[in-house]
Amino acid sequence: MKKGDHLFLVDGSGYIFRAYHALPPLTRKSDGLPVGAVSGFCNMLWKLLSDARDTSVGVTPTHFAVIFDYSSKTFRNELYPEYKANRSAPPEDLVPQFSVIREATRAFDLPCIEAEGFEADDLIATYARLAREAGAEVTVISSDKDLMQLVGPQVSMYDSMKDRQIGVPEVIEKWGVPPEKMIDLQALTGDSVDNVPGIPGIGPKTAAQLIEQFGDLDTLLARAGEIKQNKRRENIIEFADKARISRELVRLRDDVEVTEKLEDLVLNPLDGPKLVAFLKGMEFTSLTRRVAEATETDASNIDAAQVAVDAAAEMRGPDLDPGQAAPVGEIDDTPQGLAKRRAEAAGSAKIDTSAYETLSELSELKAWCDQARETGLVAFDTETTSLDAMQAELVGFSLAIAETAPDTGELKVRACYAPLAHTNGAGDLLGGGGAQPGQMPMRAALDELKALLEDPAVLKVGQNLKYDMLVLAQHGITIESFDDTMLLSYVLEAGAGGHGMDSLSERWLGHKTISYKDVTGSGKSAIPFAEVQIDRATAYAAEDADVTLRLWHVLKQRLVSDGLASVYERLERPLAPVLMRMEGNGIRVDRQILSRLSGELAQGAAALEAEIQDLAGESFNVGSPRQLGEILFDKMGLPGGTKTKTGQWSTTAQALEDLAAAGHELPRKIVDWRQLTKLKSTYTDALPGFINPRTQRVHTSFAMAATTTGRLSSSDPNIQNIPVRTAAGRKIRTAFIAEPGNVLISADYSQIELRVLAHVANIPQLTQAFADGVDIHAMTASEMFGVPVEGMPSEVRRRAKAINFGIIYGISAFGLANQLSIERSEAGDYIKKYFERFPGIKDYMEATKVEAKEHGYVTTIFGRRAHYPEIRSSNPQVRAFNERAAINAPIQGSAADVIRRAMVRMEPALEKAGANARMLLQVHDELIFEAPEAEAEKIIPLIVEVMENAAMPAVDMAVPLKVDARAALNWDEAH
DNA sequence: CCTATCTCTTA
DNA sequence: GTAAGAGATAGGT
Repeated sequence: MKKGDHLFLVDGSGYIFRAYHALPPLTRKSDGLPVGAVSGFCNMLWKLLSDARDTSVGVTPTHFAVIFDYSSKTFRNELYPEYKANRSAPPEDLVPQFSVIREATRAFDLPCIEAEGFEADDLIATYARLAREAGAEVTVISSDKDLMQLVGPQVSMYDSMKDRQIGVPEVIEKWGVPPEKMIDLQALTGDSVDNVPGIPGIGPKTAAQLIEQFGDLDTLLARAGEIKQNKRRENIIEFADKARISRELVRLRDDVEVTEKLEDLVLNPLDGPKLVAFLKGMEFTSLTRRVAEATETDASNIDAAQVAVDAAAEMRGPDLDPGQAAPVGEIDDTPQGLAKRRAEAAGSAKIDTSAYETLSELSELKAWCDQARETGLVAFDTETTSLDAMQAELVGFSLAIAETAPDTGELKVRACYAPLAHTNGAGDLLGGGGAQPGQMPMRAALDELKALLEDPAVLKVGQNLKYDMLVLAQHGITIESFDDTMLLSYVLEAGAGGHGMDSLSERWLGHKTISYKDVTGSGKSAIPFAEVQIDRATAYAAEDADVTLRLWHVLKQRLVSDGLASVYERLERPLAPVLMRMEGNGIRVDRQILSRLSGELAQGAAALEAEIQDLAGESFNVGSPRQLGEILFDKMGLPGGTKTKTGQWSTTAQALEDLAAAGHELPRKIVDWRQLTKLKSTYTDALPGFINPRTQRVHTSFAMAATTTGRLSSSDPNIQNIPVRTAAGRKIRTAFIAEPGNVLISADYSQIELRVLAHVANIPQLTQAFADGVDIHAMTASEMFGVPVEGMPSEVRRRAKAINFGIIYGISAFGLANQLSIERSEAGDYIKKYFERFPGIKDYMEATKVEAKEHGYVTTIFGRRAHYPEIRSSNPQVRAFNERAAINAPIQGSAADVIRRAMVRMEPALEKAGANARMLLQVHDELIFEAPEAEAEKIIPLIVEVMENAAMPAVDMAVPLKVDARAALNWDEAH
């Protein structure tokens, strides 16, 4: 090697983990071998090599090597046994891919280097030194901060995912210190991932500032006494040795004895046939094609290489049907093959946020809309002033169109942003608030947009379109024909990760989107989106439409290949406009009632607080569990205290009730005080703030993709946890009222989850009991304890009820014992007895666990999936928790599906009956309506009928569904 | 100002 | 024992 040469060193182990996490899990080839990470690795390597060989880019490697970790045991473990001790084992489906990835590297004809006792980073450091000494340039392909210490005049890094060069200035910009100080910086901060201790309380910012101040770690440790901040000084003195050990852990060894010489790393021309054979063997159809083209190899004449057949057999999933896969080497046109190619193509696409168009003339917008009509598919996103759709003002909108949508290969996406109401910041002395130039008139633009959005022949794609629909509804625009990428992702992978656009983009496209905070700032210095400069807004907004369109291509195909289209089309997509209207309707809340209640609660709490301080003998913050625990258990010495996992005294309501039962006065008063202050702060004080000034009503927001089971959630405000159990709490419900001349109707399913359980587990006694309409808990008690239902003591029924709920929750002796305040052994006996009386339940639970472990998900009676990626965890606690959740999900989720079906059918049913009733709220098993008083009697039976028949015809349940409904002037009396 | 912890409300 | 959202405190940034 000589001056002018250029060595590329790829951090292979880093590549593997990036590839694994960037790509959808459970990608397997037809024989069952998981290959997600291999595929990602090959794509990344191929892209790197093609870019690097492209002489126009400027950097051309003459030498090249891929470096891997040898094993987890290295010399660092002798320095510090805890090093990387917190690392969990790599995911099961990744393990068999390690050896395949080394095969892949060899197939690319690249040196594949590792050394016992050393990490890849040490080898990289060693080769970098050798090359440097020979006068050559070095590029390290990695973004790992541990390697940044190597950066210097001849050595730089390259982050291939972000297409970013990392040199000395970039290191300083990111970490605040030059590369040669990175070791000292890391010694101070430590690294929780690798279990490098560092000094507690010192993060990157503080560390950089200290190094700036003292020059280096040794000087800092020697002069630590000069540091002003007490805690910081003490920590640095106390943990100085830890910092010194940390420095040795992060310092890379550049003197490893290497077997391959620099000369062995010369980059040879690619061996096309060899690589194509390997890729064919892996069934990477689209990469095979690209490589074959680039190397002018005739792929059809090359046999697929046999790779790692043993590992494949070992990891073969029982749920896979190899018969469905296409023969190796042919284009796989099954939905599965298509979905996979779409995902691969999307994952390697490059997104250029500087290529977007800003629309300032109406004619430009018209041209885009015409183009969209021609393609029949357009991604759409609005930009507004608020997250609250009911108060949001439209600021602009973005569109994205795919020029061509080929089944394979790259997607050519064009995207644009139409600013409508961008203003200059109000901080301007000369008035401010004026419109930014280059925007078309709002009215005319919206007319054009309306024509497009309401055209049923054009499919609109959005992310969380319920929000956009509600904003646009204020402008008289209704979206016809749409798909929602958030809902697609939710149907495909509920429980397997987030469904926000940022995480979807990273997961499926390997692309990190511009964050909203980057554009508007955050916290106090945040500016409204309307004040963002238009060019900056274009990059952000158009990217959202671009990404949404790419996601749609991947996810929609997966939906079909996974057989989930009907869940999406029946339970998910049609519910979005229904919820949009419910949110828009809102509910009337009586300010006076809440204000009066607040006053009463304040008085009650103040009186109790005085008594509490008196009994405690000192004044303290009653709302602080920590201070309270110290008073009760340290100062007063009350017995029976338990600690929370962080070592604090536990002061839960249950613990305080126990103390009260033992005759102590103070704990009782604390419980009462907590109830009053909770009601006041969370409900009576907070709810008036949610009354919309325009509508004078409260508009909650329903999240469609928030839970693993398929339930909705509600926020801002949450109307699904309004108190009902206590008399004091129920007063809050009296503030939820109907408009004059109207009534509220509450309709709720009776025991829906137990009915679902009876159906899915097929329990004869339960189905019979529900058919007969008997008291289900009393029946259970009678079966279990042999007590006749007539004259049954309430305590016996209470226990049976707790057990029934426990079953739904995936029962454990520990939990049941807690619930009933009995010994764990006694709870265990109850469970045993229950399973003896209802053996079908036990069978159901076991079968559900097996199903969850096999597939990684469980299914509701309507086909919705709930994923539990941690169900195979080696940690028994984590595993048990996931098992209980998996047992609960089909029950809770099927019930959630039932009410979703009812909600989708409710509006047409009401309309057909000529009713003016409006659906306002959903509380898991309850629907709240508002209707003219005169109409109530007529529509209650209709509502009940729609709800009771909601499972039909998809599922004919073995148990009837029962709904109770009632009308009143407020929610408390209607319920 | 942001985040983690604890507690409490619902189905 | 399941599923959520939210408020107050405490501790560090």
